[in-house]
Amino acid sequence: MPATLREVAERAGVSVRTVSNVVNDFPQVAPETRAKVQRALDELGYQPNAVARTLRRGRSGLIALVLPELDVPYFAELTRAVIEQAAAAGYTVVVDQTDGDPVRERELVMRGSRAAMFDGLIFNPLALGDADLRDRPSSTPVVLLGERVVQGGLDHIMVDNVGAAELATRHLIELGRQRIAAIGDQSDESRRTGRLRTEGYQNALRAAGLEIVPELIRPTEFFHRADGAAAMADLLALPEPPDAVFCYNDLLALGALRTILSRGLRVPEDIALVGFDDIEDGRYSTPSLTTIRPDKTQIAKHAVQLLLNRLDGDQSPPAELPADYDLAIRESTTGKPTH
Amino acid sequence: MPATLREVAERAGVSVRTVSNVVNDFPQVAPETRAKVQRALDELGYQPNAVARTLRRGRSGLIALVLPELDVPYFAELTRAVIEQAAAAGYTVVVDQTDGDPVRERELVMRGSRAAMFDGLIFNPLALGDADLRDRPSSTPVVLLGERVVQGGLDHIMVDNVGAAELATRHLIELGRQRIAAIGDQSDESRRTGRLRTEGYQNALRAAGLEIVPELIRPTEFFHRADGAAAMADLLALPEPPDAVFCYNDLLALGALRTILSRGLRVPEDIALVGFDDIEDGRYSTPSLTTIRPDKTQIAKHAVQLLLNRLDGDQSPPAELPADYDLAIRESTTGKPTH
DNA sequence: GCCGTGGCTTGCAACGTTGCAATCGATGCT
DNA sequence: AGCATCGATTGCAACGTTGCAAGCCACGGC
Repeated sequence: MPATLREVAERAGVSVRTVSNVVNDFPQVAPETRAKVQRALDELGYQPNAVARTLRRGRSGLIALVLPELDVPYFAELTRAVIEQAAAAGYTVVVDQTDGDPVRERELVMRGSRAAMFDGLIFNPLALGDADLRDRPSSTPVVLLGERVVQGGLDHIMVDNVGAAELATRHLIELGRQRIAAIGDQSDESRRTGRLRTEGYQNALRAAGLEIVPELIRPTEFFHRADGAAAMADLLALPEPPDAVFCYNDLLALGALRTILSRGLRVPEDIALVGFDDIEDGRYSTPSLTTIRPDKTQIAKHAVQLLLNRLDGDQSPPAELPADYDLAIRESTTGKPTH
Repeated sequence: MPATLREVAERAGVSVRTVSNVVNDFPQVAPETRAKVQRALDELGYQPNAVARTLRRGRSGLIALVLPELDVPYFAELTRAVIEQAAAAGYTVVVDQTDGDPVRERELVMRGSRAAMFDGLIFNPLALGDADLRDRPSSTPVVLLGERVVQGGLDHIMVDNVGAAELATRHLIELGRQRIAAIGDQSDESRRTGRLRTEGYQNALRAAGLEIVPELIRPTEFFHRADGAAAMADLLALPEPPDAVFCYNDLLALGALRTILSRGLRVPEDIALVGFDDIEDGRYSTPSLTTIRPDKTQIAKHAVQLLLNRLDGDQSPPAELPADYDLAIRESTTGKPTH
């Protein structure tokens, strides 16, 4: 049973308030009183009750990061960045995983019940959209990541998916590839990412005067390795397989890579590959993966900064910040070792 | 500003207590009163204040999972399992990352300040040891994961590292390999994992009558891909390079794999590889990775169960549960495709 | 008609903390 | 000497909720 202020006060022979003053380093405490109280604190091993303190102060010092899947490396790496940024500002981050389940997303983000423990939320939605988020009853500030919501009334950070996909595809075109496939399209209305990247892919083809071949655009249910492996198998089964593939994330690309290599084909000689996210796995695969590299540190920095501004009472209209990105060119398109 | 019970009570013309009764579904409420209160609740969009509720009830419904690194796939995958198990019991998991920093570990686990928000902790320590943990002032129950602590007075779940390492090494021996290296030894007193796995590795060699060659046992600072890549480069630079390597986790193995392949050597023909953890990356690398497969679901299940028991007031002596494991044999030792 | 019973509702207090304002004694200034 | 001032300490109330026990009212039985 942890000691309370009252117990410490009794032991030190002072009032509860004075103990609180010592604990919080208020200057107006006589040195000998401070010493006496400090001794009592130490003897009882006092630890402030975070819940009571939060109730009273209205601040917990915790911010929640709500993500679809923690075991997707992109999110794991982003999480690291967010934790670092928040720690620098004196905040502790707790992470929760929704699996893109609308029920869980709603419970965590919409209802005050659980969310109210946190001063703010950084949320990467999969299932929840515009409409859901707009009339959030809770007043806890939220910063959105990712591309799901078009125009919410909320702060929002995202990469230009169309532009990035265009850049990736253009790179393949400049290598002289003619039949360029895409893996990761999503017809599902609620999953926006795939559609935006398909848009960029098509823009690049069109600009280069290349034909858009529907059968080269492979939808996948998720963005996992297994999906990439299966989609690649389908592409290889075509009468005329592609000579390059743009995968909508690195996991898809790694799955595709596995399929290609297991058929005895070579990357990039037979098929060039580009991914998206720049996860560490892609830097250590053989061949290493050419990929779109979003600036995760910047995303995290902006997200935390926007949130802290809101916590400081910033009332300015919701911001929509673009995140930087570039193309990391590695062996899967050039064949040249990168180390 | 979220509505409070009092505001709802005023609007509905009943007492605060009655509103609370409605919110908590107490049976003794007259139907028409319930309807009246419900209307007021809806109109005001009432959401219970989780902090106040926690203070009063003494339970938050949150458990914390404290891990060294979230972007290490093993931990990310374990996290998923823990979240699933806890959700089944009605608990929400929040995750925090320590980077193995003793200061952060202490702050999160030892001090009540932040920890007190949570009903319990599942903690995989890197830096904190026996001595530190023994006199924890907080009374929040803790379950430990991993091998750092030998005999704490706390519940603990771990794999038999010595036995597992022996199994992995024996597999390489049975393939007829003669010069078997090990990557991931750790001289650092505080990091126990590496030393235990070296012990198992040596046991297996000794049992087979093979010589223990010190220069084939490579220490690494961390267990990341880069460490594995560097250690492998060192091994290849030896006058007599190994024909097999046991890596103390899959990331080390993937780094080593990258180095081997980039030198034009083949796996497993020239060098066979075994890893540890069975992360998804290893199932999709080329060749796929033979590895020790700890039962992560079981670990998570036991951890959550032990914690819930303690929360229910279980006073039995601390449990020390072993986690099951086996060897997943894949292409990096057999050469045979696994799909 | 009185009392017991049971259904429903309520007031009070408390969880542990901190903001506010008041208090107290001592010091310094005129 | 008297008064303002200042430093140090304190009591009260409140954050929003729920446990406890008492209260109220109506009804039924004797």
